[in-house]
Amino acid sequence: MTSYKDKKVIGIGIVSELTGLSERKIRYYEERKLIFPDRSKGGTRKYSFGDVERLVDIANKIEDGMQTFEIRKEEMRKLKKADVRDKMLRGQLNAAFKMRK
Amino acid sequence: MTSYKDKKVIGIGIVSELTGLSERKIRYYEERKLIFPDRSKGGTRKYSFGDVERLVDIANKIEDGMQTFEIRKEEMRKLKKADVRDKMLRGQLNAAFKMRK
DNA sequence: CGTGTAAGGAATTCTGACACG
DNA sequence: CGTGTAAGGAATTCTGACACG
Repeated sequence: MTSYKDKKVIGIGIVSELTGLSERKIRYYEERKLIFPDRSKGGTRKYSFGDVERLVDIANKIEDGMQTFEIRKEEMRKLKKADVRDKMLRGQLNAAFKMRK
Repeated sequence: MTSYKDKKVIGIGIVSELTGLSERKIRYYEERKLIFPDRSKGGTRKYSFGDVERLVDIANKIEDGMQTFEIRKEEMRKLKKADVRDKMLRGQLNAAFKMRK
């Protein structure tokens, strides 16, 4: 369920290396609500491999001239779709479950 | 090929949290050649999720009274087996390749 | 708007050593 | 042998601000 891909364990320095993005950019995308790292007790940011992928994605869109708020909107649309998918799936499961009785 | 599991990107603090082992222990197992983290430019250790699993494994064996040099021997035996497996596999592939001609 | 940078401080990690056993 | 700890320093990261545009 929670695979390595989603464990928030990577520091910003390594994320910077992995993505090629400056730490400044990475922090800025967080400020713009595009990425949501965890924090250690001390306050240092921790990212997952999934975050690293998302960051590369974000960087590509910005390079294509998209603005952060547009990217955020797009992400929210995706989340909504995922929500809908989840709801539909749950609906189907419920239906199937009822039929079993 | 190189999946998330083998990317050395996790600091020792997080590894300590993930494994429940003290940093002292983690460093000591390295000293005893049981684990091989990468190093950042600055010299800080970086571990993979595979390393985290190995550390838990090592800790269990030590808890069972095994000594570090025994664990190391065991690991080397495994590596040798893997080597043999690799060699055999390569041998079979070679044989199959020859037959195709 | 998105990003670089210098600034000062705080959190993280490193090594070598002493301790116990 | 395996592990804890205090010590001092170095590497890493943090925030808020100024700059450019």
